[in-house]
This record gives sequence, structure tokens and C-alpha cells, in this order.
Amino acid sequence: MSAAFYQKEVKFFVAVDCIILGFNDKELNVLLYKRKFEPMKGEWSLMGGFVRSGESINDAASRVLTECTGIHDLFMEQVGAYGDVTRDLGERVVSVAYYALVNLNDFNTDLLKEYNAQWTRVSDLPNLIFDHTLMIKDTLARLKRKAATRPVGFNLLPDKFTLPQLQNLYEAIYQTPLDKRNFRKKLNSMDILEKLDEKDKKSSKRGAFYYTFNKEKYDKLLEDGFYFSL
Amino acid sequence: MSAAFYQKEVKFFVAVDCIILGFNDKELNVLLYKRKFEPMKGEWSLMGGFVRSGESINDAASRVLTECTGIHDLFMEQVGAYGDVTRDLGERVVSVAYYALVNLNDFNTDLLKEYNAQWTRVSDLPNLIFDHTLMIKDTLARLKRKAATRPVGFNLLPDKFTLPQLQNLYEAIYQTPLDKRNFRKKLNSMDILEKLDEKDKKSSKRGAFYYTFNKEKYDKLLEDGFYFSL
DNA sequence: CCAAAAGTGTTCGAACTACACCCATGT
DNA sequence: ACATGGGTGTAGTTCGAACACTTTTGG
Repeated sequence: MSAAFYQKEVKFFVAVDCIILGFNDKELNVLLYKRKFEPMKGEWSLMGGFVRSGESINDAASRVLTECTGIHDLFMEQVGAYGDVTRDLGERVVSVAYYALVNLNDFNTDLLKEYNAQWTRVSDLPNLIFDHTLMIKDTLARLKRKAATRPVGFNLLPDKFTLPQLQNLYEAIYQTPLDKRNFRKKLNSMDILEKLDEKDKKSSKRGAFYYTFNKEKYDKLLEDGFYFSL
Repeated sequence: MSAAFYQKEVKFFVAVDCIILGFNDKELNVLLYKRKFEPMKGEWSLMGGFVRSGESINDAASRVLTECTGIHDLFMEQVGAYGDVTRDLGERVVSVAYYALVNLNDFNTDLLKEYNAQWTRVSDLPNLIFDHTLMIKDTLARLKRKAATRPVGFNLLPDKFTLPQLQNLYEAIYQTPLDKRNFRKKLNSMDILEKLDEKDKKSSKRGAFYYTFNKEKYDKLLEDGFYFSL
């Protein structure tokens, strides 16, 4: 890196902003934090960070995600680049948004404190700095499409989950109620879940059977031209 | 713009690359040009340019598109940001890809010469510099989804087009043959096209009726919860 | 025994697929 | 007259939508 081909051009700060989504109690939540530095110190914001020189944008997003969740190899996908001239009030910054899906429960609460972070229902967002509200809106639209055609929703649940939980999740993603019997019929026909003997009794007296997502089965089906759809 | 809040951070060149798609003779084509400057001078490349200081990323893409097509207000959409460390062999450059859909026929051939530009079938791409092949691949996947749910395909056709033309276009986008009668039935049921009295006799002796896309009708239907789907 | 959530099948209509022949016309 | 592409309808099937009752069990 030295040839200096592009000397006449302008350079920009490039940042990543992470929309970290979790699911709890029938609602999607996003991890927000109170900014610890200027500009806009003390305001609500997404987790973010600047891209460093030896680092790809993807690497930067991974790094930020690992830093503030303590989890490696999260499911993560780029949403897009945000580049309005005045989007950052400090200086000109181009930001690339990524969303990540995590299981809200296996979350380190110490880490939350350390970062002034807080889970917030996406239906109940405070004012956010810059264009972060737009980034979240774009993310939710993208997730809606994605979850309908790829089994990414399972990243928002524990390894063992119940069908009512899964249905609540999809109702939250689609923002619409689903028919219980049709939902289960569809899942059943795809044959990508394993039913366990164990039951979850936290949310009912009768208890709901736990299931797991069988990735091996799913991958095998994919090869045969199968398409996930919910 | 002066506060200098982020002084310790690194800056990057930010570019846009434009995947300009046209349609001709049953195939999607992309506008490529031979690079006129180092690095990789003389190699095939997408149209691109650096983002300037007073300019949003979107503005930069619009500017580049207008420059090299002579057309204002093309249909254009962001594909995403490409930020691998070594993606540009010159220096570290982050690039944001945009695709645009144009009517290949009302194209200024002088402009093509001026830019060393050439329409190339997407099924028959030469080696391209950097990650431009990936950008095109991502674009085609995106267009496939988009064209199925939004009436963007019409941007690739003249104002007046025939149903065989439209079907050829969709077959090119989906990379699969479609049933003529089913295709027309679907279009008919949507009621968003206007049939003209005039016929196109270029591709058959009998001639095929021209149609136009009625945007007003489409917008009105949208309000009533209608969804385009082809 | 009762409240609360889990689980289970069937019917109806809409939408998609497959499919084959006649039409118009320039040469 | 014939070759070439344009235009049309129906039947069968699949898929999605609507819908109500029984089961389990902790309190």
C-alpha cells in the first residue's frame, strides 16, 4: 500500500454500526447504548466503531460485535452503506450498517453495564443519533424478507426452543398474527426440526415440547432443491 | 465541519461502482469499460468514481451514472459496500456498488466511444478488475428478487414494449423459461398495462401489440394493498 | 375444578402448472 | 403456400386461509 495512485481524491472516515437484535417476551429488541464520547455524548445510539487500516469492513463489524456481546461468530449480514453528507454531526463519516441476531438470554449483563447498553423493544425506540433510526427500520424490513426464505430466525432463539416461542418470534418479525395450526403444519412439512422429549414448563402448566433446528438435515434438503419458507 | 472529534481514526478513499444493466436481444447486458488510468489500466471494469467531499454516496452514484449515460434520474439502487483490505490493488478503497436499469436502445453511442465503453452480455463477462465480478453477481441476485415483487423491469424496456419482449426480459432476469399463457394471464390480472393500437413488426410478420406501463394505475392499486408479483 | 396455554385436521377457494392449436402476414 | 412468431382457454393440482375443540396440569 504505497503507490499513491489516487492522490487527488478525498478520504473519509468509515465506520460500522451494528443493529444487534434479540428476542424476548414476544418482541424484538435492539441493543442500544448511551454514547460515551462527543459528539452527541449521552444520547442513545447503536453500537459502532471505526474501520481500522488493516481491517476489512466485515472484520470491523465482527470486531465490534464481539467486543460488545462477548460472543464470537454471530449471525451477521450487511444492511448497506449510509453516506449522507451531514449524517454525522462531528465530521463526514460514511457508515456501513450490519445487523446481527443473538439469543438475548445467554447475554452477559456485566457487559451491558460496561457499555451503558440496554435492550430496547423495537416498537418503542427512543430518539437515536444521526440516521440510526433509519438503519433499524431498514434492518427490520430486511429481516422480514430474509426470515421468510432462510432459517435465520433460529439465531434469535436458544438451541432448544418450543413451537409457541418460534411462532411468537415470527409474529414479531412479520408484525402480524399467524394461525397456530397452519404455522405448525408448514414447519412439520419441512422436516428440519427435531422434537425432544423434554418440555418447557416456564410459560404453561402443561408444558411445551422443546425442538432443535437440525442444520444437517436442512443442508441436505437444500442440495435437493428444497426451499425454506415460513 | 471542523470539530475534529475523530482525529485518531484512519480515513479511506470511498468510491462508487455502477452496474449499469441494459436489455437487448433476450439477454441482460452490463456496461463495461476499459480502464484509462492506473492501476489496472486497460483492464475491463465497471463504471466508477470517487465520492467527493460535499457529496453524499447516493449523489456520487447519480453523478457517475449521469456522466456516463447522459441520462438523468435513472432507476438506481444500492447493492452494498465492498470493503476487503486488498480489493483495490492501488490503495485501500472502500466501494459502494449501485445498479441502474436503462433502456439500452436510447443510448448515445458517441458516449460509449468516449468512455471506451461496451455493452457485454452478463452470461459472457470478461475478467474484471478487483471484486467487480462479485458486484455483478450480487446485483443479478438482487434484481431477481426485486423484479419479482416490484415493477422495476420496465426500466429496462422502451416506453412502448410488446408482451413477448417483456417475457423475454423476465426470462433473462430469472434465467428460466416461462409459460407464455400463464405469464400473460398474470399480467392481465394485475391490470397495470395499457394496450396500444400500434404494433411492433420488427420481430414478426404478424406484429405484436405495444403496451405501456401505467404508473398511475399501479400507484393507485398499491394504496389498496395490491402487490406486484411476476 | 378451573384457568391457561399446548396441541391437533378438515374444508374451501385461490393460485399455479401444464398443455395445443389457430391467427396474421411478409416473403 | 408456407414459415414465423403472436395470441388465446381449460382442467388438474397444489398451496394457503379459515376455523374449534380437546388435552394437560399447577394452583
